[in-house]
Amino acid sequence: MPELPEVETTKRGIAPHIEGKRVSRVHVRQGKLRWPVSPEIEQQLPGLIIHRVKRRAKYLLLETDQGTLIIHLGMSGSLRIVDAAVEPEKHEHIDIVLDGNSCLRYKDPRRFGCFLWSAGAIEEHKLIQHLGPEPLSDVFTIDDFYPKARNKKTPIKSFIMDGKVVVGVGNIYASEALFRSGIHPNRPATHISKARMTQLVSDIKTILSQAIEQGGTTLKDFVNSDGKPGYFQQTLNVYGRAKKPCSTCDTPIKQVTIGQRSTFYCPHCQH
DNA sequence: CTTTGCACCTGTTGGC
DNA sequence: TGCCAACAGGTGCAAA
Repeated sequence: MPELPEVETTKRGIAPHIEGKRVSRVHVRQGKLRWPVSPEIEQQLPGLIIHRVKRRAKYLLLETDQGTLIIHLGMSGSLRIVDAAVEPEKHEHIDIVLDGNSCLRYKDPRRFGCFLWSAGAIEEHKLIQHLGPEPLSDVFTIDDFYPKARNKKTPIKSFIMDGKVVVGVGNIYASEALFRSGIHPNRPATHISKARMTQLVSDIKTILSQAIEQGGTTLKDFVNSDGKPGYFQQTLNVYGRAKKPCSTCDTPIKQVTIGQRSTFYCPHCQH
C-alpha cells in the first residue's frame, strides 16, 4: 500500500514506458473497484496517446488529448510494466496495452483503488478539486499550515493526514514525521506552538523526500513497477516497532489507535 | 459547517 | 496443526 513515496516511485517507474505511446487496447477483467471502472476507459482510451503521467496527492494522472485517466492504488494496488503476452496473475484486474505490446498492468487484491475518466479540466474533478497543497511543493508552508490548525482539537496525527490540510501524508509517514518533530501524536493541533509546527512542516518534507530517494517503502504487497522492492522500511524509526527500543533513548515504542489507525510513538521523546 | 466513524475487499498474522 | 478474530499502506461519504 502505497503511500505518497510509493506512488511517486511508481510514477517514475512507469512514465518512461508509457509517455508518448498510443493505447492499442484495454482489458478490464474485474471492473468492481472502489467505484466501477469508468466505461470510457474501454470505449475511448484505445487509440489515444498518453502524453504525460502526473501525480496529484496519491492519484496518478495519465493525460490524453480527450481526457485524463485517474488511477488510485488504494491500500493494496500496484502497477507494473509487462509484456501483454504474459499471463495475468491473480488480482491483476486491468491491462492498458500500448503499441509494441507492452502493457501497464494493474493489480489490486483489496480493490480499494480506482480507474476513473475525467473528460473536463482535471483540477475541477470532484476527487481533485478540494485537495490541499503538495507536501513537497513550495506552497506547503508554515503560513498555510499554521492558520489551518487554529481551534482544531483533533489530534495532530489526524490533522496531518487530512487531505484538505496537506496531501500525501499516510499512516506510516504521519508517525515517522511526528517522531522526528518530537510531537506526541495525540496532541491537539491547536495546542502546538508555531515554532514546533514550523519544524513539523520541515520534517514532513524531509521524511517524504527521503522515502522517495530510497525508492519507496515495501510492506507486504507493494512492488515497484520494475518488480524490484524499495528498502525504506529499514529506516522506519517508530512505525511497526511497538515494544522495541526507541532509536534515540531506548524507551519501548508505544502503539495506540488514533482515528481508527495504528499509531506509533516514543513516550519519552514525543510530547 | 465540522467532526466522527463506516464502508469497501482480500490476504496475512497471531492467539488459543 | 487448525481455526478464527483482528488487522493491514486510503479516503469518500453518510450521519451526528
